[in-house]
Amino acid sequence: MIDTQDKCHSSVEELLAEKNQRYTTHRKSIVRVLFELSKPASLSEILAVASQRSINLPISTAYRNLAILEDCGVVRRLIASEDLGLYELAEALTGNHHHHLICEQCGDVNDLSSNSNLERALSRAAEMVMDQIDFQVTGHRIDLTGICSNCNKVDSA
Amino acid sequence: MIDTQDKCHSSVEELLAEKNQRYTTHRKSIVRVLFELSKPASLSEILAVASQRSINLPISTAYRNLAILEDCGVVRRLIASEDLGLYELAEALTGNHHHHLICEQCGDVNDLSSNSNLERALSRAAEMVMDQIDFQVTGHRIDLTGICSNCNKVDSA
DNA sequence: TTTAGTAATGAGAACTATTCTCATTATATG
DNA sequence: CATATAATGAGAATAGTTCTCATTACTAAA
Ligand SMILES: [Mn+2]
Ligand SMILES: [Mn+2]
Ligand SMILES: [Zn+2]
Ligand SMILES: [Zn+2]
Repeated sequence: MIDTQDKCHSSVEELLAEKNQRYTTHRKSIVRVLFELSKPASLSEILAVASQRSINLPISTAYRNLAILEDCGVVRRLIASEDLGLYELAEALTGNHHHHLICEQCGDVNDLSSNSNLERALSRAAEMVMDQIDFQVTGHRIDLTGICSNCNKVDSA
Repeated sequence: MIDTQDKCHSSVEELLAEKNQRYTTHRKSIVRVLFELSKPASLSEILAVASQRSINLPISTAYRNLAILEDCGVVRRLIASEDLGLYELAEALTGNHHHHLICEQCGDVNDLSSNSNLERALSRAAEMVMDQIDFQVTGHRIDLTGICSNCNKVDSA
């Protein structure tokens, strides 16, 4: 499990090299932002953080690089929000298998580390599926939905 | 658990009535298509089936009615496909709690009934979340991802 | 059965996140 | 340095979805 940003960057560099991609300044900025946020972020959030640091990151470049990073296994694009792509560092990169907490009110998404209980129940379910119907399970996605602490405060106020 | 289409329609009628919505012909057509497909369908799939039955269902009307049906708890809009909304009858209506099998190759989505093992592991995970962080879990979503039977055939051919 | 009043419809415009295009710029390599 | 290739960035294009608004269909009261 990658814990320092330096290790992260060198791993990314390798992953990109495997596909003959350069680890450019823009791409480093994106990875740095995602590493530091350590939660799924939309494109505009990524741009906002970059902007705070006086990094000019054009929209088209950001999208293109996120797609390339995804293709190289550095970034994962989540399907969690109704109408917005959310990006995070890929599990293959961080070594941190996890699921997500999604607030139904504000749409905020946060990581949630898994537990062996759950993972065991899931593998059993996957085995049953592969036995009973002809579907080859290779992964899973779990979201717990509800109301986040922020929205809870606002509601009770 | 609703098993016949008649029961389904009368439940829908009640749900709509609660919000002073009429159960129009278009809305019935949509519910009928979703009931019979019994798998998540995109707007164009819904329109295609309707069209086969010589039902003219304009795009804007279909979208509007799907949104209203969702608001009344009749329809659920899934977040499963990258760039397409998928619709199915809501669990509250059918009484059939289930998860989804998603083919990573062709994007096809199918229902998968859950099992008590998995649901128990999930409730425990939800309790831990509510204990440890201030997030109120009210639901969950599980997708098993992999390769469907169709894509498996094509690949090995 | 009229008659308002309200809800639903449908064609097309508008919106918006994302992707594409292509001319320019940066980088790597011999 | 010279050349080839990759990356960039501004803006156009795309596409799923929502919005607008004039028309039509219901509903419920008179
Ligand atoms: Mn997981
Ligand atoms: Mn479930
Ligand atoms: Zn929230
Ligand atoms: Zn498939």
